Amino acid sequence: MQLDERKYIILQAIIRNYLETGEPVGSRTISKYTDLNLSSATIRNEMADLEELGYILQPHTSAGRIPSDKGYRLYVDKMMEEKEREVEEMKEMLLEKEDKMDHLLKQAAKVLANNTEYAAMISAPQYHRNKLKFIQLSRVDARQILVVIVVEGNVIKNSMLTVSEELSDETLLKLNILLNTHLNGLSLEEINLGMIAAMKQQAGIHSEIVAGVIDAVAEAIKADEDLEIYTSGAKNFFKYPELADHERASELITTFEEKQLLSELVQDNLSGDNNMGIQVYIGDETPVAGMKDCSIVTATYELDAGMKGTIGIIGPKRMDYEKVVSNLRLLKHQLDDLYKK
Amino acid sequence: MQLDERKYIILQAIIRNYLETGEPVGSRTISKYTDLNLSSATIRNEMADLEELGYILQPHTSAGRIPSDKGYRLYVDKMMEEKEREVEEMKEMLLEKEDKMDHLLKQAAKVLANNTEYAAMISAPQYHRNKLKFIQLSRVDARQILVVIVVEGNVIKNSMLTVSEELSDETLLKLNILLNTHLNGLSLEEINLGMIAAMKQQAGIHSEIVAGVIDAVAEAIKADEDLEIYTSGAKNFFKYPELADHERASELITTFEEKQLLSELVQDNLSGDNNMGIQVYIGDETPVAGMKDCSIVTATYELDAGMKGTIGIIGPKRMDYEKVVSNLRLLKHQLDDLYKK
DNA sequence: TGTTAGCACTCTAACAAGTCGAGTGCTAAC
DNA sequence: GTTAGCACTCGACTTGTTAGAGTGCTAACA
Repeated sequence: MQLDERKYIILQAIIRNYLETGEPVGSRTISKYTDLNLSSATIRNEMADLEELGYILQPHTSAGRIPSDKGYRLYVDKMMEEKEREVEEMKEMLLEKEDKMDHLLKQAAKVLANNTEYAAMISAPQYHRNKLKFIQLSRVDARQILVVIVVEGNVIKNSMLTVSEELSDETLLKLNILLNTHLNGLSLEEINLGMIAAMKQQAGIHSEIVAGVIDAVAEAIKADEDLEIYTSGAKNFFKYPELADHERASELITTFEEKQLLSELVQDNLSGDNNMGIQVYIGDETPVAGMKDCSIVTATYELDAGMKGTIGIIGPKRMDYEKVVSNLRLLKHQLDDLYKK
Repeated sequence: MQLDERKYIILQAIIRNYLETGEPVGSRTISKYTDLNLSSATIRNEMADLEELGYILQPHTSAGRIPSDKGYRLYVDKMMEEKEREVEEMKEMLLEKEDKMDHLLKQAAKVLANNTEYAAMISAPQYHRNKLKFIQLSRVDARQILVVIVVEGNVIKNSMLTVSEELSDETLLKLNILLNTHLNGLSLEEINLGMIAAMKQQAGIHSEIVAGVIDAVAEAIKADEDLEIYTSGAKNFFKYPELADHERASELITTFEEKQLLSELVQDNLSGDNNMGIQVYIGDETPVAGMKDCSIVTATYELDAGMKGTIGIIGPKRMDYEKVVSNLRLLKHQLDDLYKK
């Protein structure tokens, strides 16, 4: 059996209707809803076929049909038309450029959640070609050295080092020069054992400090471990009965709270190449365990060269994909543009 | 009517029983539960009195009694005996000293939530007599100056300053000395306009930079605005039917997610003097709107001199106060001790 | 006067039975 | 290939019934 033109139209009508109402769709509804001028009986026959083909299913006999995951997939891939509405509101809200990154991202998540009425997440941008730009040692106390590390993109990391011997200003200056000459402009991969050995040798009796600094640098550059994820709109799960029973809600809320569990989304998104950076996961497709009953839509944004992050919307499978995609796309562009200026 | 000895014992038995079972307590249960050797009929008379006095109430006629807020309050103030159990588990979990503060706190919240089966929050410590310890300007790019500020307690803040003129090493050194001589050891209140003017004058044509640094310092010292709060165990709300209906759960989850809404707790706790730093809010007493159906127990911890934070547990009014208090007290002491070593 | 047994009463939770309506699948006619 | 018609199914809702827990009140008792 084939998915001919008419079946396609009927399927589309079923999905559209279900997305709007959230109720199983009956044959009579479709008979009126479409321009096909077919009786409900004919529609019923077609629906039986569509069910056999796996695009729709019946929650129980004598109920209407709802889309299956396969049906949603077809809808998202082929049937969806993007909407250009609901755009103004967001523009205003985000245009004020927050000076603190975390505030900006929290704000973005909130706006997205409020706008779409689904749950939203956003990951802080991660660097992917982290290079050292600048290292500085300063004495704070007699035995405490402050290590300041600046990496590409002007991200600053600090670390406090306690040393066993008191260091003179002169020694400190020498160490500063030593470290900067050897390490500036290098990425983590490029710093090898030979180089470290050479530096330790040149540092002589202060090799202990060099080792400490190297540790701090390693810590600072590898950002992956400390992936920051901001979320908003957890309460929206309650708006959709199919997600709101205790068990499911509890699982969703937990996953959403333990933000680390969402990192799969970020990994997945940053690596894959896809349609303009928008990725749709339906039901079982999602990489996040505990969200099998949801759909997730993600987008990748890029604040500055190489600084990529992920935005995501999590909602029921019957989410308004068109609205979600256009919202995500808009936010993505706003973020992309924000720091280009 | 007075709350005599017998009424007191009966009330205590009612509350104890209700905390254990979560079910309204009937007269027959109490008749067997206590050593008073009274018939259920007598208990019924006493219960009617206790109801009149406002300590207990009936969900509906022909149901048993449950404690009122006033009843809980009496219980917490007078009847409760602290338990010393459930202590070992936690000791192990926290003893490994995390080097990163935020990890430590997240971990603490998680342990607390798991241990108690209620929702937990913890606020990052706030400084209350923030003094400058060290300032350093470094040139990163031709026109970019990195400002590193170390305040008491070795908290480090950074700020990037873009300048309109290129600065020589010598100028930078001079500015460093100027800033440190004037500002070290001072708190925000002690830095006044006169001092700033004097510094600007000494800086001559570089007064613009001094102004920028002062801004950065002000930003770094006032920590209040950016109160960090970590939460865990939101799913535990679902374990208690009286909190788990859609409306209430949705409200609780929202409040818990918008951590700013919990800051009332922190304010309240840090200012008040109270029983060993443990504070119990029952029902309507809570300062957090949207948690009127809960009880909240908080404690204040002090990491280092002046670095105070708040730990809190949020659960149903029929929470196991004894367990919660001993858990909080334990964690408080662990945190208090942690950085003393 | 305080305590208790007894009893009628109330209210909820749980179950069973019945009804309604939406929607289906199938068949026969067009 | 399409449609009208019809018997059937199933969930949602309503109603009635019952069982059980618990109460308040009264009258008797120590």
